[in-house]
Amino acid sequence: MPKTDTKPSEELILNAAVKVFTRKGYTGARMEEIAKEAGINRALLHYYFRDKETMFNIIFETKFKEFFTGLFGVFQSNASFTEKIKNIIDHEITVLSKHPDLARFVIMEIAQQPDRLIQFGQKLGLNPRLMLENFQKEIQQNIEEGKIRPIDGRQLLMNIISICIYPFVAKPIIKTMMQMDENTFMDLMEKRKKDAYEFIINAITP
Amino acid sequence: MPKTDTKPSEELILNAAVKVFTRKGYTGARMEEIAKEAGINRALLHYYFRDKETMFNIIFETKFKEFFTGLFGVFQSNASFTEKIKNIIDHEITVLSKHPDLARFVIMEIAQQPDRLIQFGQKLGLNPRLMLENFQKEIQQNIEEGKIRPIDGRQLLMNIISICIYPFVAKPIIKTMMQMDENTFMDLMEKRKKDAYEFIINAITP
DNA sequence: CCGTACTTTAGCATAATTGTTAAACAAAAT
DNA sequence: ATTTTGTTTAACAATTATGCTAAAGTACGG
Repeated sequence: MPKTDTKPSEELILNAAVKVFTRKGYTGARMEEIAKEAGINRALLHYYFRDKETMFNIIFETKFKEFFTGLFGVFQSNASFTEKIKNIIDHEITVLSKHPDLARFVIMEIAQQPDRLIQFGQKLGLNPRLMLENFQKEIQQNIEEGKIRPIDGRQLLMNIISICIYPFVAKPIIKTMMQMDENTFMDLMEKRKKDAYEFIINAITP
Repeated sequence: MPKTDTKPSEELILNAAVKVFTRKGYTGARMEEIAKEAGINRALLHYYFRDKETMFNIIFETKFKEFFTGLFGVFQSNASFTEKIKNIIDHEITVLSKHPDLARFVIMEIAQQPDRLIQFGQKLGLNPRLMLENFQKEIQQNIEEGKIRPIDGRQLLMNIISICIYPFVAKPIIKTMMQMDENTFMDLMEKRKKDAYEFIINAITP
């Protein structure tokens, strides 16, 4: 039977593919499952996208962008140091709340092929290294001015990022161990924007 | 040619399988690659372990144990609250330094089949939920006694765990973005035991 | 009504992967 | 010396996944 939906299938397929790829990773994903998830058949996947790898690359690039691009803006804004921390937290938690499997997906795929980080970074005109270097300089400056406690900039940076991202990466474990349903988890993450900020500020305020 | 090594192959295979499974995950792992990694041939894999799934389960159970068991001891010790935090950090970073891909592996596989958390937990006689509940009560008590700032116990718990585990999960990204080689990274993690502890204590001390 | 774009069905070729076995051989144990 | 155990080689069957295409049907716009 033909689809009665008026939806254009290209996007529909892409959304389905995102779901399956983010759930299962590249090797774990099955074209059949993607088709099923989209409610169409395998042949149509090849009609729109040549093959699995093509599809994956399109999706990975999109996801990579979602994961990094906005963050760059926040890092490189000229907000005050504490404002910047607040913005980083807000931005990360907001994005990851909207795309629950994003972080795990990007991390896992980069872990299996670390070159992709540089490769896709260049493709998007991003320089991850520079971004972090600048932020660390800012940390250093704030320490010297006595505005925050002395701390290794790399550690502070890792702390901020860890606190934002890890809960999403480990969501299935956390939900189970803390007996939370999806809504509770999401509420907790929303509240976390404030809680994490306070936690970090308390940690660095002299 | 027969092996001149005197090593018993069972363990040798298992070690190779651990490497491949933790690098690639279940679906990404190839029996051929495991054999190659072990320096033997595929037939021998089946001589020792019936099939892929059997092998995987043995390994996953081991890794799952490594990831959780020791932590339980630390959580349930009767050290003081701050000592306990220190021990949790030390323990986690020590374990993950020795087994670099452990966290990513366990998280990834549980994400794909969350039931495994309960399933393997029971098999090992662990009750993850209880452990966390008790710790949260301890947090609550310390807040009421004015020993630490008021904070949502779940958030504090997530912060501690995130700070310890995330750097290892995202190691490939972090190494690239911060331009660290393996040794630098490991040194930083060793130093992190102290840095992370101070960070957290500063964050919660009134 | 016609044509074009979309979609399904059905099927096939190819490749990759896994599970399994037979035969031979080496090394070690008895 | 011979049995047992470990190991290799080689080959195969079964399964699964992928890439692809032909044919036909649907639907929509012009």
